[in-house]
Amino acid sequence: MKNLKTKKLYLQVYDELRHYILKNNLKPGDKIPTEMELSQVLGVSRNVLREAIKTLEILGVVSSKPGVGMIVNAFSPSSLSTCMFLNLIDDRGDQFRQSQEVRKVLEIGFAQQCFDSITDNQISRMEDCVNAMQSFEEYEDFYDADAYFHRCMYENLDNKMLIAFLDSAWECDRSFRAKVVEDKALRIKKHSDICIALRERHYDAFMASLVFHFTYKYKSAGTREEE
Amino acid sequence: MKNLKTKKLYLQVYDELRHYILKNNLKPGDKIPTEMELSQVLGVSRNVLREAIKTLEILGVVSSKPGVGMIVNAFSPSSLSTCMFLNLIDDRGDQFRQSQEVRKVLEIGFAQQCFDSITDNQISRMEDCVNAMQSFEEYEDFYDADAYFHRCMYENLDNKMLIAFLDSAWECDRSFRAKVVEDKALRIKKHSDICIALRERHYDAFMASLVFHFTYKYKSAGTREEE
DNA sequence: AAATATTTGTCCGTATGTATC
DNA sequence: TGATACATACGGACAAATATT
Repeated sequence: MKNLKTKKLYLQVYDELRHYILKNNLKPGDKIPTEMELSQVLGVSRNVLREAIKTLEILGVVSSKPGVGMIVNAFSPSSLSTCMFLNLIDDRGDQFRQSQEVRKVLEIGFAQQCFDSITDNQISRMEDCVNAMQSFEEYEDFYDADAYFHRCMYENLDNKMLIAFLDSAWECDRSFRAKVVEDKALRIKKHSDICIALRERHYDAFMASLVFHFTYKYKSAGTREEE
Repeated sequence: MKNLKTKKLYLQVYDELRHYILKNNLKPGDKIPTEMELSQVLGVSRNVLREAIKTLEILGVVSSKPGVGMIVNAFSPSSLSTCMFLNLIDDRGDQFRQSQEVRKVLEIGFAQQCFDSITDNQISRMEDCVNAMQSFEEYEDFYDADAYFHRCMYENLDNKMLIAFLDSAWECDRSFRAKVVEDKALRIKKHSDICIALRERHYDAFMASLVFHFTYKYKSAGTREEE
């Protein structure tokens, strides 16, 4: 196992252990080999093994007791921890659709609260984002401005869980966003419309612009490659 | 630090490090003390320290390079990993409201898709949950049935991200559910109504029962403290 | 450029506490 | 009452990568 790339050992071991649990379809209560065994099988020191396995324990995936050993926890089948233990989702090609759907439902579902609570300061910063978009050339810069725009909208709702979900959905769609056909002008206009509606305190226009914002056209429909 | 309770050292250290980062309001790029320093300050061996700190690295909170040290990552500000690194949020009393709001928006927002895609098999299992609820005495059993009921509803949407979010929101509100005044009968009726509406393929009734499901009365109304 | 110091990466050995038989 | 198996925790040592002088 030693010379596999230059990746750090404990990172490799962490992945190995995850795969071990998933591949063998271990269920709650099932035992995991002892530290000695695992370190020998994987060909690493017990220290390295522990650095990886303690992560699994802290994540709540396994439990360990001296004199007993380690067992798989009843895991639930998600919860943030297990969901990120599974590293979530296999079919990456579908993530874009999933994250889009979730974002759309969340943003539109909280639109009323957003509209009621938003401040001039927030709107100003959103307008700044729109202006910044017009001068950006780099895709990443553009994307960051877009992300910040949406975070501004909902930051005043006093709901950190919402922000957390929006951000993680956002992050998932980041790498697949390139597949969307949408020219700069349109994308800017979508966000500009939202700002205008908010400035004018016009609820219906706000909702309409938000719904419109979540309509996309895909590149050459049906040819999206999958691995 | 040695005899503090019987809690394992690496778990304590993990919490200490998290608090260290949050308390000092460290920003992306900021340096973290060396392993030597930290292990001395915390009074633990370098091994134990690493078991804790490698968790933070695997979670993507920090990065480490030989010869350089460790820095805080640009964290995003969420993504599932950082969100669970924050664990999430301090004001636990508010989590219940937050998770309730998010669940409500998500479940109602996806109600149409649920209604269109749901199968008889799903409905049957939901009905089984309702029946099981009536025989359960233990709060935990009751709660598990409730959780499974909702997971059934949306499992056919082919959106794992939604399921993951619902489950983690659910888990957050689990420990605070006790604060809700709601007798068994009402809680069962709420779920029963949803089943009936689905069986009859009656969309409006389905939506109404779902909305009603998310109305709660809190203990001692008006005394919920806020900061 | 080259030597030196710093810091993480990795391994080993050993002692202790705890659960099981 | 041991004897065994296991995780917990400590300390030391050296290699590898990087920074500093």
